[in-house]
Amino acid sequence: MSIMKEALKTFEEHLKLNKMRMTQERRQLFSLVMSLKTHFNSEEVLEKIKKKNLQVSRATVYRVLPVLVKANLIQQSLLQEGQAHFEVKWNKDHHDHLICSVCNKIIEFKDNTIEILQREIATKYGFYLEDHVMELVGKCKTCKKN
Amino acid sequence: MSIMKEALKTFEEHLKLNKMRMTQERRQLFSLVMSLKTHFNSEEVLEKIKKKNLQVSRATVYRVLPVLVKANLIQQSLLQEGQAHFEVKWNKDHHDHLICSVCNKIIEFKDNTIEILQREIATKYGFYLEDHVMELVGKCKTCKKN
DNA sequence: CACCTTATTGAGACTAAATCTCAATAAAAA
DNA sequence: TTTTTATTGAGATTTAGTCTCAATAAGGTG
Ligand SMILES: [Zn+2]
Ligand SMILES: [Zn+2]
Ligand SMILES: [Zn+2]
Ligand SMILES: [Zn+2]
Repeated sequence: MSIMKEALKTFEEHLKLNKMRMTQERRQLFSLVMSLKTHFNSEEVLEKIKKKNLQVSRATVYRVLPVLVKANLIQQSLLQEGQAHFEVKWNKDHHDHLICSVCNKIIEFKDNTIEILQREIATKYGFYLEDHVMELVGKCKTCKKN
Repeated sequence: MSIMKEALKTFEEHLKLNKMRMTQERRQLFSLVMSLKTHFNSEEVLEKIKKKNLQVSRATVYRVLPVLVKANLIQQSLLQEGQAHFEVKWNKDHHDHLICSVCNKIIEFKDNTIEILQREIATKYGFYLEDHVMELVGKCKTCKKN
């Protein structure tokens, strides 16, 4: 079976499992999105829909992309979650974050081995490294129990 | 010299260096923000301003926070940059990203050692790890030259 | 197939975060 | 003190995304 048919089957099974229906709009979004070779955002999907004269509304795009994420067919970058957020840097060492997906608790940590590996990766690809984000998301000790 | 005075001096030097002026509003924001012990966002700063009856407008808050970032006094999480962004996951292995801050080129990579270390960190803090972001930001080979 | 229940859709109103506009103000240099 | 020009605040605007609700259409059942 072709990769695309398998993916479609996954989608259909996910829908059935969640008492959701396969619609024209979802089929069209599936085909369009799964054919994309690069990163994309919702507005770009919307533009492609208009270029191809497909009949799918903005609201539906914003509704279906999260379904494709849940079905494990696409992934959403964790970058861009809520509003811009800051912390004082002055006089503080660099650190990265563990974030609880339930209670939003933030734990700061630093792992020197990872920091070194990150620099090696940048070098390997010819990048001059300016900054990085590393955020580990999961359930904290407390929220894991419930 | 106290830590705060040093930080203030850094701020003042940054302003002078960029032909910017020290104002009442900037002084007040500096004090308020530098005293924060945790993560915060722009609206929270605005609320604190109102509670303290300080005279600083929303527009100014949104204008000054990036100045403090440029002066290296606070840092902005790279999480939350522009609009939500996706990529096809089906049939693709997990990977992380190198992003060029000039031309926005995205290079995908995976480092197994880092992946393992991330799981160890989660375990150490009692987290059940669900996901992670690691984005290395810098200047790519091409943009480095210019 | 025809019927019925209910999930889904689209248009446009709405929201939240952030940015922009522009006249009035106030640093700070002369 | 005068002059120059960076900065400010109020509110309009933009952008990304969500919500509402009547109309539609899946798809299960007989
Ligand atoms: Zn780090
Ligand atoms: Zn938690
Ligand atoms: Zn990874
Ligand atoms: Zn580049």
